[in-house]
Amino acid sequence: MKNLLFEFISKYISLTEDEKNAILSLDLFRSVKKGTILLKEGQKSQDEYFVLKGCIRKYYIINGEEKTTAFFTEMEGLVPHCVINNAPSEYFISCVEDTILTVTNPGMGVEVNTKFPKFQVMCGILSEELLAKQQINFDEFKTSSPEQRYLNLLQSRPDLIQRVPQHQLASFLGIKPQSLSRLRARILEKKS
Amino acid sequence: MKNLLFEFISKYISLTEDEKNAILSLDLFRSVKKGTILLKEGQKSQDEYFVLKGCIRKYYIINGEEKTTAFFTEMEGLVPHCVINNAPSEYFISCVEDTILTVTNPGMGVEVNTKFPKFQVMCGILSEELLAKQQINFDEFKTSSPEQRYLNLLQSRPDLIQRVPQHQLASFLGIKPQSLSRLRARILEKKS
DNA sequence: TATATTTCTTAACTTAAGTGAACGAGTTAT
DNA sequence: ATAACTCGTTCACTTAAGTTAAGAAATATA
Repeated sequence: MKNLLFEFISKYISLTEDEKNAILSLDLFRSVKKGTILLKEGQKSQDEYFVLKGCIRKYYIINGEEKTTAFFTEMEGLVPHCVINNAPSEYFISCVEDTILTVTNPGMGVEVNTKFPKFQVMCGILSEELLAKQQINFDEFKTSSPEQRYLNLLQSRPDLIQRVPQHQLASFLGIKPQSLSRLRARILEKKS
Repeated sequence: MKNLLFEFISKYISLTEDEKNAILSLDLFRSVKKGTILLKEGQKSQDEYFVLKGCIRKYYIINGEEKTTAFFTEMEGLVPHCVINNAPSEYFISCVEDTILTVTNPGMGVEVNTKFPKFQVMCGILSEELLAKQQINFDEFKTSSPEQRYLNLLQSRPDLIQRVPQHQLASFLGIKPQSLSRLRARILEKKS
């Protein structure tokens, strides 16, 4: 697992052994079972997550209904909104599969950042990248129909369709599970 | 106009007269007429925009149809995706109204940033803020129906509904102009 | 000013998504 | 092993959005 993390970091900055050890000494790694809820609505938490293996899911409960808005899989990180504004969380985060992730908090960041300023550089690049991806994603969602969104997902993240329950996928696509079933049947019909 | 800019900046960092003059010497201010296209699909540009007065709009043309995905009004900034990845733009940016804005590019940033490192601090805060807003926006869009989205907009940015043509608003809400008309009629009926 | 052009609304019809219910398959719990 | 539950699919029905067309009102253009 350590290797996965360092491999990821090395895409952005290079680390000395000292620096690697400093990171390891923080004891970041967690192994969580499928179904575990990492963050609940209303909860105040300072934890940030980075998925090394597995899949976690962000969802709201609105009028008693789960509304999934994002999945995070291998090498994807999530800074919950409640960490940024220090207010109770509006949403839940739970594990779709058995998952290995790192759990960090801004305090740890300060500690490491003052010792190794390169981390700030990486965070800068990372958040810029993330913002850009986010915007493109949003635009894509807005400019396409549920069917197009499903076909897009099939292209861009085919693994998700396999590993995530259909009703969560449906909600992620902005529709009901029944509509997703229908839509898939429609696509199959068109192909033949 | 200068005052508007400095007022905005002062919310994040404080500037000396020297620093203000350095900014003014860059000649950032532009006055653009309604309808002017600032960026075209396919174009490579390094320009970043910050609206001081007026309104600009980001839109795609997909199958000959305009798809508006964002509006930027007073004190809102936009770094086009093509600036980040240095590729031809996938979308257009045009002026909804006569608009006064600043036009900057990353090169100018480097110049000012090396002289006044505080700017980097501001940019950090700004992009973090932006990312957070963006995520909340996306979630809100995903988890609500067109009608709810319209009612939301009525709450959060009532000015937009007045100053922007209905067909652009409709597209922004992810529906057709006809549907927006209908939807508004429906809401009026419910009220009475 | 007169004439286009764009913008908004309304209407009739089509298509797709929401809703409620039922069913079987698979899973979990007892 | 059986019961309870979850999950995905299908069906019939309802509701809302897409489509095409037409016309009125506002704006821009000659």
